[in-house]
Amino acid sequence: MAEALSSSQKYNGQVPLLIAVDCIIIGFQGGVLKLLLFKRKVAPLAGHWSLIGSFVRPEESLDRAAKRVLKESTGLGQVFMEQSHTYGEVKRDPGARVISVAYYALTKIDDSKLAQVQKHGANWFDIGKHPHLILDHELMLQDALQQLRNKAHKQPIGFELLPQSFTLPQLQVLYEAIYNRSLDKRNFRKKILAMGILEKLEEKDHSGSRKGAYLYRFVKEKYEELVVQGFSFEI
Amino acid sequence: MAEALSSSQKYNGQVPLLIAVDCIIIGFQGGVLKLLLFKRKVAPLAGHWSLIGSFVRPEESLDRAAKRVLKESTGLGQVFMEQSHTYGEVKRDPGARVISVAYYALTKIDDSKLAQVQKHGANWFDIGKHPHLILDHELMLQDALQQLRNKAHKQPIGFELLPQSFTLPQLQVLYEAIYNRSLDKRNFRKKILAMGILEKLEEKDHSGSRKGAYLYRFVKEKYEELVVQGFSFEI
DNA sequence: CCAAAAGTGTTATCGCTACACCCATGA
DNA sequence: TCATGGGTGTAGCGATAACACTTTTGG
Repeated sequence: MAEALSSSQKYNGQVPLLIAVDCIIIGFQGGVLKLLLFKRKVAPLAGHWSLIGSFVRPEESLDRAAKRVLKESTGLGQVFMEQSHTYGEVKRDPGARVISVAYYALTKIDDSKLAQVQKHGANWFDIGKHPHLILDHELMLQDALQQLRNKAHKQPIGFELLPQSFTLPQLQVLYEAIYNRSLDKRNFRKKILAMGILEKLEEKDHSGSRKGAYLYRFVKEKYEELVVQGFSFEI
Repeated sequence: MAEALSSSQKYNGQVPLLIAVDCIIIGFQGGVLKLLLFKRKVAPLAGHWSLIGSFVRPEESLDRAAKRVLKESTGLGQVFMEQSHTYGEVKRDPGARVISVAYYALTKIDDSKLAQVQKHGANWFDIGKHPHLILDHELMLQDALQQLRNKAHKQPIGFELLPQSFTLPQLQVLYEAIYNRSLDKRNFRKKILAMGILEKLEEKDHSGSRKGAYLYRFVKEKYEELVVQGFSFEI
């Protein structure tokens, strides 16, 4: 972008390339991380399971393109989304030279939105039991998962995957799924509660046991207040 | 990349965009981190200090483009280089809509190569005292530095910035520069030596003191052997 | 002989890990 | 009443952080 300039308002003689965004949409249900996949509608590789993506339009930023793709394909609006990595091997797409910027999104899996999602030919799959992905999408997924692990460790993004109120056992199972290892129940509770960023509610959730587990809520305001005071989340 | 497909071998109707790579080239000398900047030769913003970059060519991957830029501008070949982030705001470049993939590189600052670098109108600046950068290059720099801090903490990439043999005081000053805080000398030595990835040489370096400090060498083979055994670097 | 940086150990504290039993409840 | 998952505390250990003096040697 520096040396290659030619005239004052145009970078003449440079070859533009197709650029796309692809979204790794991650959810959590039944104790496992899930991945939202779409049946590709067009050649090459039509009919295969794929991440959802789109070409970037001239008048939209990358972030905006990613949000648009998510919105169009799932109806999801306000979700956590972050750029992951950009894939630029020359032959990565047999259809053409396409550079793809991957984004990963974390979302609550909402049964009410399931119908809409399925209308788009999409389905949630357990990560690890998902079908073979086209192109370099498996690599994109693995990179995004690694990034999720790193990020979840130091920032409270796990809550993006849970409903607004959740139980501590649910939260623990989520982190166990993210890190792919089991955690000690007492240590986990101790640590997360000691942070003082959860509010205990009156109600219990009885879906997981006869006894029922208390519901909690992540208090974002409290978290942000603590961060200002030098607190850092870590789990 | 999924929905937008049109025909079997072409993604017709899609608008290609200019895509560039920009390199954040970082060195270390005199106890401070340095940044290699170039005088931009062409409009818009000709004559301003800038990261070095280039448009990506149709037949080269992103990684290859970044390596080419580094090689052409500095003669540097085998250096540590990693993709950082992709910048895609519509108006980020007043010359045209250009998407830029940033890479950061870590290199030893070699006086013998200084002349070559300066022929390209480049100069090393102390990070923090560097001139104002064009476009979103300052953001690119800050993002790259953050990434460097994160990475240096968990992987032995600091050695990329030092000559093959170095003293422990030098190494400590480097980490102090990266983390931007001072470290305890005894704790630092204890920790780094306990890892068993440094080899103590016979010679001393007398450039920093009358007494002289022993030179050490990073033994990459030893490090890799330990990693296999589950060891993880952390400083 | 002195200035200036290199080199060296010990102690207190904190955080992490490991670990087992009682509780509440719906069927 | 019993099976199932929810909820609770403590002790040991290892890692980290704090801290001050001796050594070397060129000028």
